[in-house]
Amino acid sequence: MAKAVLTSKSEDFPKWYQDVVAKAELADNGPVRGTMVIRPYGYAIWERMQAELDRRIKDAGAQNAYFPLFIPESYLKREAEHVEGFSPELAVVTHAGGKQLEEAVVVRPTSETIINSFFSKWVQSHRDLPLLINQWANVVRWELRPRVFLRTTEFLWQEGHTAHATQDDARAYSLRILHEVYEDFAVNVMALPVLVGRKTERERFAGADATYTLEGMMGDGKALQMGTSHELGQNFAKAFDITFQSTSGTSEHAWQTSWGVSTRLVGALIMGHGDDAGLRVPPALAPIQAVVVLVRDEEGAGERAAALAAELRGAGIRVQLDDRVETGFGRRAVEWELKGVPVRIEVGPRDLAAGTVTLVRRDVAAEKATVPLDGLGPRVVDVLADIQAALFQQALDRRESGTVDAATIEEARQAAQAGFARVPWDRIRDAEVDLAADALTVRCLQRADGGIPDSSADPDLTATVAKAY
RNA sequence: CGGGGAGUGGCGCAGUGGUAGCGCACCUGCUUUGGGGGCAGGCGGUCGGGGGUUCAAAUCCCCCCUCCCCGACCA
Repeated sequence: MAKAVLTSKSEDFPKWYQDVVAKAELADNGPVRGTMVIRPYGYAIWERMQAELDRRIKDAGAQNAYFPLFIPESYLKREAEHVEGFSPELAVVTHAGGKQLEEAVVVRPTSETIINSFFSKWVQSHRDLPLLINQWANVVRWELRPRVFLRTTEFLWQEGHTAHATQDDARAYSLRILHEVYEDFAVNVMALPVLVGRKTERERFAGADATYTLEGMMGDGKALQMGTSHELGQNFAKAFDITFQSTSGTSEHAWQTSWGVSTRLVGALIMGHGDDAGLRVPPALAPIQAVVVLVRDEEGAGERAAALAAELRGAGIRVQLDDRVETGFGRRAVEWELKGVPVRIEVGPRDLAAGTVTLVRRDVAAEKATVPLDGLGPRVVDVLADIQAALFQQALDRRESGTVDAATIEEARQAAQAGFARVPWDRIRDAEVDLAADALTVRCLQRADGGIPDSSADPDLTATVAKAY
């Protein structure tokens, strides 16, 4: 086993998180409070997230486009609730080109306003609908309490914005994105179970009629909102005059959605799967799925290791060859563990003489297996699938053992100190503000069958209460 | 913005008024390589910033800034 190279999770979870970020070389803090530098390995993980999400977004029919970083301040003010929600965290540019600007511009905190001002131009007829647009961009929200990846002043995300002819169509699309893009990605790529539900009025997005959410449980029992999808109703359509002529010739306001996930997901990855040896990246997400570590370059081991890496690549595996034999073996082993590479294959003269390699899985504590060289490609493919399933199961077990059914607000308060409390919504709906005094929030509302409520006023809903990031 | 902690080399820390140090990392060489190896020799710091007290300040005083933890706002 490696010597303790990180603060342990149980000893000091926030410190452990920062240690992982630093030692896995994911990110550094930027010079301006709340900003971060995403380092190559951290960015490679984000690029994998982007690729998987982008494919699903396009499968859902949306097209990518790009809108400006700078938004006229007046645009924000057009939707009353929206501006009220965002004005505390706006970065406003008042001077540029050496002069004071006549109208200040804000750095986008989200792009509803500027995108909808163009939707207003582009949407004339019901034939222009649905209009399904996605943007990959950076946004800025001046945060009071930043934490790398989880809450940074500037972050990267995708934001989808759509316009539909009917409320039903808009609602169906926001739920489609929630399930087919976000939930599918969380479960099948990130290997993280998520509670999918509806936000309470208090937690709803500023300017939305309804906000849907995915909530994950992190390693310390706290909740993390991993993505949101909003039904915007006609709020922005009215504020930005997005109207279309219907089949019957009447003029109607469009119905809209918006939805996003961000670099916060990298934080979810760390806190959802990490252990005392560092990060653990699920194979479906991992930029490096297997690393071939050359122990010593003797008796042709170097060539064999390179050939093996090529063979594994041929089997469709994302492979890196580590032949830095001038660096001690232990150091390199620790490095790959910190970075959470799912499978490590150690190759040295001793193995090759026996026609084997040493295979180490990252999902179980330092357990080595000696496996034959022959058929290694298919074998690693199988192991990767096993690891993907095992990581999901571990995360699911942790969430289930950390979730308690509570009958009263007091029980909920107790249970939510270190996990999730599921409590009948009727028992606590009037006490949401009181919970906030204990740093507890209602993360989401779900129907008894786990489905998504049509309204927070529906009967027999279950509220999940937890501390949250 | 409230409460708490901390800023000294890349990282982690010691240093209560008198020549800025240690561990790790880094560089060079040799040796080693199957879990952060060993030996030897090196590089690297306006002690967060500004002002003040003093013969003399990392150290005492004042102001400011930043970071971390616990809250209020939030993806």
